[in-house]
Amino acid sequence: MSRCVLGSARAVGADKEAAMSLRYGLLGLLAEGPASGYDLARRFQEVLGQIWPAQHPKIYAELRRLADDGLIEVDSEGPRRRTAYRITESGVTEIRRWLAEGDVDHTMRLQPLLRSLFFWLMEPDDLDRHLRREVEFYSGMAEQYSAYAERKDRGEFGAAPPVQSMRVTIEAAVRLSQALADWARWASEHQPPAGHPSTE
Amino acid sequence: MSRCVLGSARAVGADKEAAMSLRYGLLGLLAEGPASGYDLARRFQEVLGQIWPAQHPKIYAELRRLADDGLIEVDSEGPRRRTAYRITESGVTEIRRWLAEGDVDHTMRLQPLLRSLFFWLMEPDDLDRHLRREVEFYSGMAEQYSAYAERKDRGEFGAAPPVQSMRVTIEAAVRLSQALADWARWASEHQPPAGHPSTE
DNA sequence: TGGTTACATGTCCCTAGGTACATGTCCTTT
DNA sequence: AAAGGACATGTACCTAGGGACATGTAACCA
Repeated sequence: MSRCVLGSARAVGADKEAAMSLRYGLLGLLAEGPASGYDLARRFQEVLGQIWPAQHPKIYAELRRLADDGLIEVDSEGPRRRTAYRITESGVTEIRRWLAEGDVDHTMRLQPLLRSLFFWLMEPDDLDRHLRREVEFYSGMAEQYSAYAERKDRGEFGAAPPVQSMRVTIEAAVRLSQALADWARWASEHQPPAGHPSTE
Repeated sequence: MSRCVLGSARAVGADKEAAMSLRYGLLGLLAEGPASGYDLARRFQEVLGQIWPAQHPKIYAELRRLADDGLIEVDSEGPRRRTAYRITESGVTEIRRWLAEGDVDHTMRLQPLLRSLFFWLMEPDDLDRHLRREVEFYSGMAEQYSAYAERKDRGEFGAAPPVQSMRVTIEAAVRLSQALADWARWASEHQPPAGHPSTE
């Protein structure tokens, strides 16, 4: 109770920064310039659709918490209750600290990998169909990101530092979706015979 | 209330199988043969360390729910309250249904990708250090999984269907960590000059 | 002027994931 | 015989994520 005089009430242990990636994601986007929750929600959707989905209710809530903590502040208010925020000095310090000192979380919670552990339970036909769809999905994704990367390389978005960083992020998306498409193709050729589950 | 006469109380919408990957992960592992919560926790840690972390409290809770739903049943009880479960016929049906019909979640919530969006905020030295560490991490990971794959290929674990599927999963892990190591190396060479955040 | 769409923010509630802590047993080693 | 470690299961609580639903405004166009 008494500890909440200033700053948001994120219970005890708020300092451990375990995850809180949405928080830093918003902070990072706001470092590029002022934006409203609505803007940020769209940016998250466009730029980070598959990478870091974020729903608008969470974004608005986190923005309020960031403001409570003084890492961002209201920049302007517009029509339709629009509230744009800008990052503060301590916000910049905080995201720089996170980037430089924060522990990187290397977890890859990829459902397709979990599923692949159980391919042996699938009928060959179902597995085949599944893998074809996966190849299609990841190839399409790789193509989309590649096209985006090309537009960046042609300079369509300028060459400001944030754009250059986004180019790096997109490169990762291209390489990962390519790798997963190749893997699914490889798996089709590596198909094991269907097995029989043990109900003992 | 009245809908909980049989089966676990997973509120309304339990049928929508949104995520619930842990549930199917456990079901899939149990399709290989009976195992206790402790066994499954260790398997999750060994096989799916970076891919699908699962803490034992969640595993035990989910096992009870699976048992309530009749998808698994108690196989044997041993010393120290050890309780091994085995999958039931309807459990097999359910995981096969999920594998064949369930929607695949293609989300890649990779924190390193989110971080890369904000590389432009980092001091060149910090960024360099960060990228070197990432290369090291992912190279090591790729090597570990490669070694594991080789042992599988030499037949050290037999060639039963579940082992063959795990080989496929490991292949994905190798390819992904390789891709991320390459990406981090590429990023070091693609380093943009540090930018100045806009506090307006 | 009426209807639709995009803008804009929010509440509520549930599931999923993660950590801390609690408890007790069996085995091995010293 | 004591002590420590691996085995084994659990409770409690918190954060993070996601969907459903609610509300209202401004712009556009037919």
